[in-house]
Amino acid sequence: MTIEPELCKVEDALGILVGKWKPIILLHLMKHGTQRFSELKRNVPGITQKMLTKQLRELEDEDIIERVVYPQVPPKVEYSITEYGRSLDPILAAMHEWGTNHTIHKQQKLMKKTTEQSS
Amino acid sequence: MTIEPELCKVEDALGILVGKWKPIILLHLMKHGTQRFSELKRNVPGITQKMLTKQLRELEDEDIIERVVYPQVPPKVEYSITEYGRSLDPILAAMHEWGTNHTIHKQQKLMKKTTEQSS
DNA sequence: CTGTATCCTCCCTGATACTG
DNA sequence: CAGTATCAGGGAGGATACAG
Repeated sequence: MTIEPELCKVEDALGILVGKWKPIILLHLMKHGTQRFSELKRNVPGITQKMLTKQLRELEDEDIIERVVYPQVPPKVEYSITEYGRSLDPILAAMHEWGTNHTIHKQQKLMKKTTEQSS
Repeated sequence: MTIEPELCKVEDALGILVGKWKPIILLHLMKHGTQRFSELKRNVPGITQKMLTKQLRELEDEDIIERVVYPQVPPKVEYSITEYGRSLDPILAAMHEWGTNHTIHKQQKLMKKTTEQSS
């Protein structure tokens, strides 16, 4: 199969996954089904409130995740993957698998280089 | 299937595809098999020499593409996808398909919104 | 608890000129 | 032809404070 470069839609898909925290946020939501804002903040080490909000909004804008607000005090907001968002599953799985293999690939490359130098 | 967020390798794969011109460069090389530097520059509208060089180097560093220099004057350099780089094929194809569908999804969403407003 | 609002820094990208 | 060098702009991301 050949994708016509001029009609390339890869960048569109890429743009939606790109963002420092998006993959890990998606994986958490996929694993737990639903997470509150505070749960995500706790589960994603190092993220700030601002960035968590921003990345969630961007995913919501693309219909990948759903935001449900419970009108109560204190506030409660739950996030979850949408049915549509599930269509990203195979892509994320494929990327995870490729990434895992690539880590091994790089290690082998490094090993080879080190061996050559010490000889 | 559940990817453990803590062991997430999605970002590694993502990092390799990210770069303003990488997807289209890869698609051109996949389509034509081999391309000279000047051919790529001509085929990728808007790219500068500096960026083309940079993106190519990054892909080369990850063993996705191969660079062959012919020692002659004027210089001739050919780029091509490596055997290993071909392993990205299914991912790019999946992303292209998803992206194509997503474009439709967004159009439908926009249509709906417009219809609601005019009522 | 779930966000905004500012301010600030870094680095990706672009424009342009130069080189073997 | 196939690059490298330099300078500059903008936007993503981070720190911190404040708000409903």
